[in-house]
Amino acid sequence: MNYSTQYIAQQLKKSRENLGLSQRELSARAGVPQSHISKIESGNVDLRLSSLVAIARALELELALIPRKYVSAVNSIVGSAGSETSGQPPRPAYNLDG
Amino acid sequence: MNYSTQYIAQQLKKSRENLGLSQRELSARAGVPQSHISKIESGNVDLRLSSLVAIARALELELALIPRKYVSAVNSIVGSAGSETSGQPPRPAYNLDG
DNA sequence: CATTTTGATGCGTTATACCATATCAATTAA
DNA sequence: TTAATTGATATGGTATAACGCATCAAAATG
Repeated sequence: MNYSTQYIAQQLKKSRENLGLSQRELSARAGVPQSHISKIESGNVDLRLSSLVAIARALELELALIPRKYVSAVNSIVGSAGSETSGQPPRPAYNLDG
Repeated sequence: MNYSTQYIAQQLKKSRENLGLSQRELSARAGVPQSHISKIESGNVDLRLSSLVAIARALELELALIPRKYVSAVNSIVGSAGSETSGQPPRPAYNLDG
């Protein structure tokens, strides 16, 4: 819906894809129905904190409240790279078939 | 209710107090009724993402999803000190009248 | 003291997240 | 081609967040 909730939704989707999980696999891990995950990722659901935490945890993510003055510092650590652990080998961002 | 949602609630409360805001002042800033803020801070409400973001923003906080392997690094930056900017001068944690 | 501010609580209503379940088109695998 | 798998979507029911509004006791303030 609004700006930053959309952003959160996209982060969840990216993280799931980086882990090579299907929505149904994530559903099983997080205990949230696949249909709901779909809605959440598409960004038109104002999900509850419990759902957010459950899904985040299943994606090896932790929810945090960062004082605004530290956000850039935190970003430089996290590198806006969404947890590229395990799962399918992460494809490179470039493409040799130019 | 559960563990980490309780923690979020406490963070919000601490941040508000550190800024020297009353629940009603925060209510005006965040556009969330005082009665609801009270419930949220007491930890027995599973609030929605939009509410969380609205309140966090009014407290100079930003919501973030941190990959688990980076949480300790992030914590060492933020220092688990909840944004002690502006507002009433922060009282010292000690007390000279022993 | 009297007054104001503060956080907590209650109630009735509305909006909507959440669930189970099912279906479907498009993709991917056999 | 046939058979999974995947993401999106629909329906109907339940749970509950969120609202406005009011009230209250305790604490702070004058």
